[in-house]
Amino acid sequence: MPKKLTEEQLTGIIDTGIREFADLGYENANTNVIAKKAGVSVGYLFKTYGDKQGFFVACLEKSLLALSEAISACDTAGKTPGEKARALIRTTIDFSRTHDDYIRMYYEITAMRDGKLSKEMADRIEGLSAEAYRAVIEKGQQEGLIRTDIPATKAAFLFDNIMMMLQFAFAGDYYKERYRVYTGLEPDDPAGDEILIDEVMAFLRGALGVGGLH
Amino acid sequence: MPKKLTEEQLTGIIDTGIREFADLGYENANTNVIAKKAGVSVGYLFKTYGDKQGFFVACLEKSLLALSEAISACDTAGKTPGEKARALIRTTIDFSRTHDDYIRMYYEITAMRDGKLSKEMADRIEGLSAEAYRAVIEKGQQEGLIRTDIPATKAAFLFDNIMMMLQFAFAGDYYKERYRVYTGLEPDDPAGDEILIDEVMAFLRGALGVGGLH
Amino acid sequence: MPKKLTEEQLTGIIDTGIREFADLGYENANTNVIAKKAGVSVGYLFKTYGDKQGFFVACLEKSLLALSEAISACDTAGKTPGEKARALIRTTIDFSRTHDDYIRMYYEITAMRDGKLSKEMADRIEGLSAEAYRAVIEKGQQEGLIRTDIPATKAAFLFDNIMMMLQFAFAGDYYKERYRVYTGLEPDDPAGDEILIDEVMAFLRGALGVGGLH
Amino acid sequence: MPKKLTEEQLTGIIDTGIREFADLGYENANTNVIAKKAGVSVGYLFKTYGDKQGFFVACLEKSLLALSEAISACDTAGKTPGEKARALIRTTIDFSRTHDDYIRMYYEITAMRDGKLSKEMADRIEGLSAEAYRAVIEKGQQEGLIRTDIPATKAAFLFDNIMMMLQFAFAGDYYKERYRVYTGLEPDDPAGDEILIDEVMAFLRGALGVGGLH
DNA sequence: AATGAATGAGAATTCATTCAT
DNA sequence: TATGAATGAATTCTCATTCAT
Repeated sequence: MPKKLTEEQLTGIIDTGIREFADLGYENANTNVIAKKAGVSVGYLFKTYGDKQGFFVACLEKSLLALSEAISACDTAGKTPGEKARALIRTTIDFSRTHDDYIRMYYEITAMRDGKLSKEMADRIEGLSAEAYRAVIEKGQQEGLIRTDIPATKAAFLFDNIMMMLQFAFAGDYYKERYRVYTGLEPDDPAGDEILIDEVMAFLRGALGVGGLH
Repeated sequence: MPKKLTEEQLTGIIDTGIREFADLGYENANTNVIAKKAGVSVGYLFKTYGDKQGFFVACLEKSLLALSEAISACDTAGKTPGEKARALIRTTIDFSRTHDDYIRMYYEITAMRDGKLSKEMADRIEGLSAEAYRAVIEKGQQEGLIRTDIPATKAAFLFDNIMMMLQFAFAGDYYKERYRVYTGLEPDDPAGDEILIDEVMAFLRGALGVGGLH
Repeated sequence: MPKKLTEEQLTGIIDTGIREFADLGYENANTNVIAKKAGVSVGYLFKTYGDKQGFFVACLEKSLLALSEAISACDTAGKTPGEKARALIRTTIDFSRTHDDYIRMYYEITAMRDGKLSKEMADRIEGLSAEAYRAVIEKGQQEGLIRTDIPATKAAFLFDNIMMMLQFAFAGDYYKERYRVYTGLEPDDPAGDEILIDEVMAFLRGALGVGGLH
Repeated sequence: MPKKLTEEQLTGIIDTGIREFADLGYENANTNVIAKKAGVSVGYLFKTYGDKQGFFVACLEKSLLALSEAISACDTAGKTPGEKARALIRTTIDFSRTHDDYIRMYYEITAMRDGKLSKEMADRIEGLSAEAYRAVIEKGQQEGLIRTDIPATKAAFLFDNIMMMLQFAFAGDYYKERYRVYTGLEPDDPAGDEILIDEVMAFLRGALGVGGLH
């Protein structure tokens, strides 16, 4: 007996999906369980999203949107590249810690074997930040704040490498332990964040800056 | 009718397992298929390794051994930290390109949800390099070659972040595409390697060095 | 928001149903798809026809009506039994070729497992032709045109056997191929029809006639 | 816990499959139910026959084999065409009555929508009898026993039409009722068989014979 | 020791049917 | 009256694992 789904149920499916996919991985997540947990019928799930992968992609979209919104929200207007980077790093770490589900979803795509989907997602997701980073770096180079012997694209790549690893560091058992092993810090405890950020900034300043990244 | 397994069959199971796990991922790899491809019975596989995960761990061991051997083989004796890093980076990139199976196996562990196993593996795998990197960096710091405002452990962490991402860059559809998007280079083509290595070195020298990492 | 259904929609459901049932078979035909294709809601379909089988029966009715109309339209007034048979055969073959949907619907009933419905439909459908054939044959027998050593009912049965198989011969992959295998003719090509009809008539004349069926 | 299947179980699956497919039709037959009824695991069924259709085809093979064996067993050596036909008809009717499962399986193929499989099966099944009938008829024609104005291939087709319809007449609710409607006889009661056979023979003698088919 | 036939729980997906609007 | 979003039981197929040989 069909009953109009509440707004909460509608968004709930995706949220439940994100949680399940993040917790169990794509293969181990169970569409029947997700539907039940979300208080919705399997039929609805499949009618709406076509198949499991379609539903996964929908969950992904939301995760990525949340991630990009968090990053957009971090105001960088009128800042120096160094200030921008610092803001970005702080936002990234905060977000990774509070929304590790989203990060694990992101991680899930990078592990996918569906070549076509992998490429498509990589283009969409990485395309945005690649361009954003490049633009900032290029401007920094023109202003003489960033070294020019590393092309902006490569510099963006190396910067994003650091960012990705920081994201992963707080999501997933393996990366958390790796963080412990390397830093001796407890990943779930934000106490050391400030120091970490300072160190990352020092690292980046040296890596990319001209006489220190401002 | 039991027949003593040949040496080739014995190692073949693991190699086949690595290939299958790397290609399909843990969940999609099929123990029956692996046994058949390796010319061995499923019964043997399970009797020897207990269960699928036990077999996976065995495959992992070999992958990691190969990885660590490759890194050990890269002679760094008597070199400056900078020369060591360069040698390591070159080895890492070469290895990732030629043995992407092993890298994908490594990636597979980082994605595992079995908290206990994840931790255990992280301790074993990352423990080694964490210590090795730390030692080199500390020595570099004492020799005045490496900046001291970033503690050796954190510096090791940031260095390893770069190394990990370089490994992934050449294994798996998503990371390959990401590499394309960022650098404009074709990941499967080694042509641009030298330049990339130079740029990474420039980056690291600035990031970690004192007046340039030697 | 309910909208009065147009006449076209109303008959369209049945026509669409016939097409789908004929093409896919009862089980594979999908009520949701039929409704959508017919531009009508599933709700309407079920409210009007009760359930899938009820709808199927409605589609059947129309198919059978079309079939019996085609046969009624074939004027046999004042003809000899032989002429009547020839007219009937020609009509049957033509109809089967142009309206294979209807034939396949007919075939669909003969395959049904619902004992009660099967019986009911057999009574209705076969009852009509059984009686018609019997009457013609009996009259022919009285006129000395048809052999009397086969009772009219059995003669009607044997005649209808031929008619049924001719209907099937042009509808459905299996029967089409069987037709090819036996006759070497292409079932979709009407070129050989005249000859076939002559041969069927020769067969029937001998089978039923007295000194040749007139 | 795997247990070697008994010979009985092995053949039982197919027999159970035949019963279920015959009783319920291809779509309504349930692989889980079949396996359970046969005392075998679903896994075995699918491992052995690939998929539901593969299993169905296997059931079909057995049905057809039984059918063709019954026909082969009916000795026609040294008989006139008329005697051969009579023997064939009797065998067909007996078989259809006692093994209606096999006939319904046969019927099931003729209803299939898988064009390729339909063609393939039609070639295999009808090819055999088409050739056998043609040969007998041709020989009869050469001996002056069978009319020559109907080509042997077409005569074979018309003869097989009768045979098919006789098979169906005793299998399936629709055809049984049709038989009742036309003949007034009870299809499940063999009492009227002799008379029916005489009448069919009279029909065929006239249809195909020269001065009566001997 | 080694085999591999056999198992059966589990998972994705479908679709006839309902009923609030 | 007509709608169509929502339902969930049912069905095919997979694959890690077992154990008699």
